[in-house]
Parts: sequence; structure tokens; C-alpha cells
Amino acid sequence: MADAKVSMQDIASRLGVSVKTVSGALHGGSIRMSEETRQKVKALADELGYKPNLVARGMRQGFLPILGIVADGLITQPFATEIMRSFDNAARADGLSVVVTNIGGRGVEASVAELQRLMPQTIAYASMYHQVVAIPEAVRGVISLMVNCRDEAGIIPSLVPAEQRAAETVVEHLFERGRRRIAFLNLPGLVAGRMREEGVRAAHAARGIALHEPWMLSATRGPVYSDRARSLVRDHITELFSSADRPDTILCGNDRVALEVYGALRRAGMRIPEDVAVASFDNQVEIAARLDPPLTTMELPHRAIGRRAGEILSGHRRPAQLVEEIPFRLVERASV
Amino acid sequence: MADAKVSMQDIASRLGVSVKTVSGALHGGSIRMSEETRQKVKALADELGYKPNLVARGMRQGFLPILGIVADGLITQPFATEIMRSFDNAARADGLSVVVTNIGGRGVEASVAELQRLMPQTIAYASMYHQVVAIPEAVRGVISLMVNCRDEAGIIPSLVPAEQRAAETVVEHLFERGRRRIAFLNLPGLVAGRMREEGVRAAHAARGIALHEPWMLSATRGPVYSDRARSLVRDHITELFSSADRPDTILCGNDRVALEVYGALRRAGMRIPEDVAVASFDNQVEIAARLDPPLTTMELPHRAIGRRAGEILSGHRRPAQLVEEIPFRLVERASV
DNA sequence: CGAGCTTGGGTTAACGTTTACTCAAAATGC
DNA sequence: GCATTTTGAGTAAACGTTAACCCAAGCTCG
Repeated sequence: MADAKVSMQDIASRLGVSVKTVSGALHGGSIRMSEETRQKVKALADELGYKPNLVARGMRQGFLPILGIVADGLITQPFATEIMRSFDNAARADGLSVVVTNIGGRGVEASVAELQRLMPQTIAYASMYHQVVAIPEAVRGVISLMVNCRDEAGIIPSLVPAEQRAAETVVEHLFERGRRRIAFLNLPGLVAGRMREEGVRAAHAARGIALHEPWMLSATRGPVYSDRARSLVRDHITELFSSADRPDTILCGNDRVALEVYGALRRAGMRIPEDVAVASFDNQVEIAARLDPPLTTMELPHRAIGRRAGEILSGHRRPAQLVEEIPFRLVERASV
Repeated sequence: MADAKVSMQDIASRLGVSVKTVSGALHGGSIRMSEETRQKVKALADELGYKPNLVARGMRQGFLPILGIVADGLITQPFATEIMRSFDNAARADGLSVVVTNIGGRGVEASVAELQRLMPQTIAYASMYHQVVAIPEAVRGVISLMVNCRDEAGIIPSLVPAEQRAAETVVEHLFERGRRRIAFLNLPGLVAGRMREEGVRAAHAARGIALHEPWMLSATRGPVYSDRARSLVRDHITELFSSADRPDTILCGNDRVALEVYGALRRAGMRIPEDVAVASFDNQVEIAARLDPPLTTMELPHRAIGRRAGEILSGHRRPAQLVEEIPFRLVERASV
């Protein structure tokens, strides 16, 4: 109908009431008012196409319906856009807009300061990968949730993937499939890597199956797996299959490592899964689903993390505990 | 220093001047005022760590320092995050925040309405891939730039990749490398595909080299290349190399098609580039750089588009013309 | 039936900025 | 030296919304 901006004043004068009456009628239940007046106001507001001016309201209340995100590499890395997407959906359902600012080179404090200019309702810190972040004390009070990471001081509520549990699950799954001789090509430089190793050990212990210590290997020289580490993976595979004492399964630190492992195994003449099973973590679908055979992998719960974060930040739920762990999902494909 | 929010009023009363004086002093040059007062105000503002309240200013002026983006699949598709990233950088340099809203299933009007609630300074429409979009008349006036797409009515300034020019460039490059018999596995359902075909034809015409019509092929059945079209690509390759009249180059509609072509050629026993060269469009690095041999491809100018869009939207430059074409870059690798 | 309570709604003042208007003092021109 | 212009800065209103406060009328209850 009408589209030029309609203010409460317009509604009020047409109805011969005061602005406060209009505000009260539209605002909700708490203000006492006759049902008749309320309906009258609402009807006219609808008819005129009234949209509240959020900026004016924001000035009054001291904040805007905005959810600020300090993104640590998030936009940059396409892999983690899942988080953003489900986050965005959850926020929109509550009438909140999401404003993202990348840390870039600036540091957390500058990023938070930039966000605060728009007076967001809440600010969250979201990381592209599972890490432990040192949040400067000055901004600790203003960040209300850590997404896909934890703060070093252990003060801010956090949402992280249940790494250890995921490792236990996949190892358990391998046991069920009759695999007993598992080699782990881990990424030990990362938080996720360390926790997954714990899980692998715990799963073995729980079943009373001995873990072959020399098979706990590193897929990387530095902290992160990169193309430069390719040869290292190949060497590991060569070594593993040169002796008679061979593993029946290669568990990989992530799908990219698995990609390399596939190549190395093929070169070594091993068939997957007949001669050796391969399993992994992350479920980076561009890799995992396209490998031949498709890769069994533990899916990072990015979507669930985003959704949960949205719920918490828009106020529907409180975090279950200070560090809430979100479970992975086992994606069974043909490699086991 | 001081961090509790400092308002102009605070500065004014400490200095014994009026608020308007403070506003004038900080606002810039146009208001007449003694240089002494101005300096005094600025100094105290600095000392107190004054940050203007953007929301209050926004209410007064009717808009916030926000750049609104209606994203058509942009966040979803990691491929195009390049645009967003350089966009974000350009905007931040001007003190603007970027607010993105995904169209999702809602349609343009609803998305624009949502954005407008925050009173952005300007709104742009950004697409994940080069397309022609029908912008409803109601919101035509409010969208000031089309990014990586054009509006059907030809009214809104647009920034698009120079598809035809890119095709000319790569074909020219192939000619220079001595290739004369080029087969094109195009994506004819897309705007980009149609324009690239024009370019391929134009490049042949410019050099007076005959184009072999049966080699202008489609890599897809539907409009977009998907995994389902794999077999079609394989069939084309088989066919092309079954006769004696063979091409010496396969130009692919995009890198994913090239990926499939690599497989089909290998199966057919053809070596790249010795027996046949392969070139492509997009430079999706995860594919193009990792293929063996690495793929020569025309890089989509996503970063340049984002940067240019940021410049235009923050007001530094006007678009050169209604539809501004941003050139691709030839990325030479070993496949030619 | 009157005191006190409830109800419905108006009045007014904020929130922090910007800006149109005003006005006094200083500077300039004759 | 007086009239006029320029300069510097104050006053006040406005942006749209919310909220503390107030008041009048009707109600309940002893």
C-alpha cells in the first residue's frame, strides 16, 4: 500500500491518539491498554504499511538489532561458510542482521571497536578452524560467545566441535567393521589434532585393543597440512607398507591428507577398501565425495554450530555449559 | 584513555562551549569557526577518546554508514567469496560496514526491505555468477549497482566480467602457441557461455582462421555443468578423437569441465599438452592449479570486481559506463 | 458513599547529532 | 565615528522512538 515512510506520529494523528499509545499498542503486552485501542492501532499500522524505524529505536535503547561477528579468517576460507550461512538464517528468524568484520591484520580489539560503532546487540567471535584464542582482557566482557573456538582464559562461553568424541566414534566404527590395525596420520599441530589423538587412544583403551605406537604419525612438518607436506605423507605410506607388519586402516587427519593417502596407496598398488581402509575427518565434500572410492569421514558440525550459535545469540537458549561440544556425524562411504 | 562513552555534550561542557561548536569543529571544514576553537575541541576529543555515535547521526541524517548487499547465492558458493572479501576491504577503508542479506527463497523485494530497515547508505545486488537479473520495478530505484551481473532492464549500473574479451584473449593465446584446431566444450546455457562463444568466433574471424562448426559443443544438457553431465563430456571426447580430423586443443567452458576432459583424454591415451592442449575459464584454483599438468585458464576477475564495486559504492568513482566490463587475466600453466 | 486502587491514555523528556536561525562582537568601509 | 559586513558561537528544533510520570475516570471495598 503506502510506501513512503510512515511514522508512529502519522498513525497517532490519524487516530487522534498520542504517539505513546501507538508505541504501546505495537510494542507488545506489557503496557496496559484497552484491547480495542490496541487492535485499532495495529489495524491502521498494517494498512499504512508501518515499519518501525530501527535506527531511532536503536538510539533510544542504546543498541541496534545487529549481531556482530568478529571473523577470524572465516570469510576468507570458503570451507567454513557453512557456519555463516546457518548463523545468518537463525539470526534472520529473529529479525537480527548479521554484521561481519574480518580481523585481518588488525587484532581483536580494533575489530571489536569497529563493530561497536554500529551498537550491535551482541558480539561473537567466530573462527575458521578449531583453535584456542587469547582474547585481550579489554574486550573480554563484550564478546558473548566463541564460535568454533575457545578463549584461552576459559571465561567466555564457547561452541566447539566434539573432536575427541568424533575420533572415538570413527575408531569404534572401524572396530565394528573388523579393523584392528589402525594407523593415524594426524595433524598434531592443531587443537583438533591433539584432541582427536586423545579420542583414538581412548577408543582403543575402551575396547582393550592395543594401539601400535609407531603408527601414530604426523602428516605435517608445520602445524597445518599444506601441499608441501605431500612427500611426507607418501614417505609414511611407503614405510608403513614396506614391512610385513602392516596396518589394515589409515585414519587421516583431514580429507586433504586422505586425498594424498589415496594417491600414495594407489601408487603402492593397494586397493581401497579391499587391502586397506581409509577414513578421515572433516567431510570436505569437494574432496570426500569425489574421491574414488568415496571417503568415509567424520563430518565437522559446522552447520549445527552455526545454528546453535544463532539460537544462543538471539537469546533463545543459554549455552549448556561453558564449553559446549557439538557432535560430528559419521558419513559412511565406500572407503571402509 | 577514557572508554565509557563520551558524547559531544561532555566535550562541550568541559570546554564551556555549546554542542554545536563541538559538532562543527569535528565535522570538517564547511562551518566557519576560529581555528583555535577547532583545535581545542579536537584535542579534547582525542584525549577523551570521543567516538561519534553513528546511530544518533544516522537518525538525524536518515541513513547509517552501511553498504547493503543483496546476495544472490553469494555466501553459499565459496567460489565467489573473493568478491565479498575485496568488497569488504574497500568499504572498510571508508568507514562503511557491509551488511549482507541472502535472497534465499524470498525474492529481491523482501530482501531489499529487510536491508532497508537498517537504513544503509546504498544497496547493491551481487550475484554468485554472471547472470541477467530481472529486478522488480519497485526496488529498481534503490539498487545502485549490480555486481557480477546485469539487470534485465538495462537501467542500473553494472559490473560484469569481460567474457567475450576473455574468450578472444585465450583463443589469441592459443593461436600464438601455434594451435589452429580448437574445439570448444562450452556452457551455452549461461550468459557467460554465450558471450564466450561470441569471443571465440570473433577471435577466429579476426585472424581469418576458419572455425570448425561441429567442434562448438555443449558440455551440459541443462544450463549448468553438474556431475551428471560427466558422461556427455566423455562422449564428446571419444567422438572428437575417433575420426582422423582431430582438434589440437580443447577449450573448456570452465575448470570443472576441464577436470572431466583431463580424465577423458587420459583414458583415450592422449597426452596434455603434447597431443592436445587444454585451456579453460574461471581459474578455480583448487582445480586448475592441482591438475596434472596444471591448467592454463582465464581467471575470473572476482577480486577486481569486488574492489571496483567497493570504490564505486563508497563514492570515490563513478562507473565508467552503464555496464562496465572487468577484464580477465590469462593464467599460463603447463596445459598449452 | 468516600478512600483507595485500577485502568486507559496523555504529557513530556530524553537518546546524540545535525542544522536553520539568531545575535553579539569585531572588523571593515566611507 | 557611524553604518555595514563578517565572524564566531549560542539556541533551539528536529529525527522517531521509548519510558518515567501524571491525571482523570471508573471500579472495589469497607
